[in-house]
Amino acid sequence: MGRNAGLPAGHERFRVSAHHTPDDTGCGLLHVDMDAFFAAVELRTRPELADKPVIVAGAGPRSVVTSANYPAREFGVRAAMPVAVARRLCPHAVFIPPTHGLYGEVSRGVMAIFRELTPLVEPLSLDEAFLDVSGALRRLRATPAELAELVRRRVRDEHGITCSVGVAGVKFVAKLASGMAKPDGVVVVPVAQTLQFLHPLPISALWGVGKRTEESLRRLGLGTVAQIAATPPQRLRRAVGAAAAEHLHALANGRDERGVVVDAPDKSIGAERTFDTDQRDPAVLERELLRLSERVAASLRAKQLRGRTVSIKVRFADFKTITRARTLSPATDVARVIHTTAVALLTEAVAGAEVRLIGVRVEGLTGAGEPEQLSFGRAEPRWREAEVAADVARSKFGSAAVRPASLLPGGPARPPRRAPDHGGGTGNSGIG
DNA sequence: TCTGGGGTCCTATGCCGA
DNA sequence: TCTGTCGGCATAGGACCC
Repeated sequence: MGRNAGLPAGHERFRVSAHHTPDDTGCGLLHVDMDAFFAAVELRTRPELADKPVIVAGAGPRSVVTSANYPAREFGVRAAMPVAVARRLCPHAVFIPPTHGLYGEVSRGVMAIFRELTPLVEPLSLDEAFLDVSGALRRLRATPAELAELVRRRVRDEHGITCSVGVAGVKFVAKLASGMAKPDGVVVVPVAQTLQFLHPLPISALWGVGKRTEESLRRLGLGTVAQIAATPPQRLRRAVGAAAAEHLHALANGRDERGVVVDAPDKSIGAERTFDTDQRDPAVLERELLRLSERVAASLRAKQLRGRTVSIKVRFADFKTITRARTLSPATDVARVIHTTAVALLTEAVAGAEVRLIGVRVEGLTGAGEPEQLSFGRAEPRWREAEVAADVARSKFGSAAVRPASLLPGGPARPPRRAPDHGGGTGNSGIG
């Protein structure tokens, strides 16, 4: 059982209805979650499909479901399910390819509504956020439940999509509540009834309990949140490790000290790609690493960040996945440097194996404004200038305007392997 | 069923210097 | 000088989240 399983039996009293609102005194935390977000955004321009099963998913042979509306969910279709399975379950569904830029746009609009109510907004993803409204109640002359309804009304009226809201005294209870409020509802968990709300739930309702952890806990005979709450952390530790034991024991007892974090800094930026068919040709793998390195570097520069550690991820045909990392000095936001490092890691880690997925990630991020050590004789600044120029061209003429020559149709199959520290201009960046 | 892509966090292990 | 230990860092893997 997951965290969005609707309202369990016996929990009806927590739902807000026209006739009944639970006591929301002291419930300063709202968790707002868009209902079937990507599908709902697509349906704004295709309202005639609203009552039909609609599935947003990529078109590739290995794509999975990104979002499914509620009519599709009635057939058992779920996010992250392989498209082939979704088609079998619901052959008459309408499949729509994702329009990624659009979701970000709607998300920014929705988050702006939240920030009009309170500056304490913590987005968790494009489609959900925590709001700490405890300081805003007096100014807005409203109760938390009234603010929840206000948010829902504005999101519906201004963006044409519905959302669900959980209202509680602590974050993770608010999050559970919004899952139970779905679709298109509000659930309020009175502070004094937090434990009555939590304890009947299955352990999978707790944050951090996925399939593996659930199995480990069930082996200890633990199936409900009440049983976790009553188990000494030392005993939990044997099953799930020290940190998770403390965490789960606190949550099960309704304790969640985490506040709303407004500006959490990025820890890593990455990109990855699953091939339609497994690949073993080094030239193909290196070209894909170049494409991914370009994306990661552009993203770093857009956020004014640099990273010290470059890591690659490789998933083989048998789904075994490895990672390899190398720490650089100085930190970089240059695609050429990221790519050279990634290729070196790939060459060491993969010897002619069939590769299903390849990815690049940069970690250990610092602000680009922080002092940078420049080594003698390195040409990174020149590569960087070329890439920044390409950023500018892309922002003017579109993302297809500038690509390395090796990514152009008919370009060299294998990008030059020369290390970046011998200079030599920008001959490989097909600016134009 | 046959498994995407973007992340975060935790744990284990080995190395290195104090 | 040798040895043990401890903390911090780098690395690898895995679980989990949306």
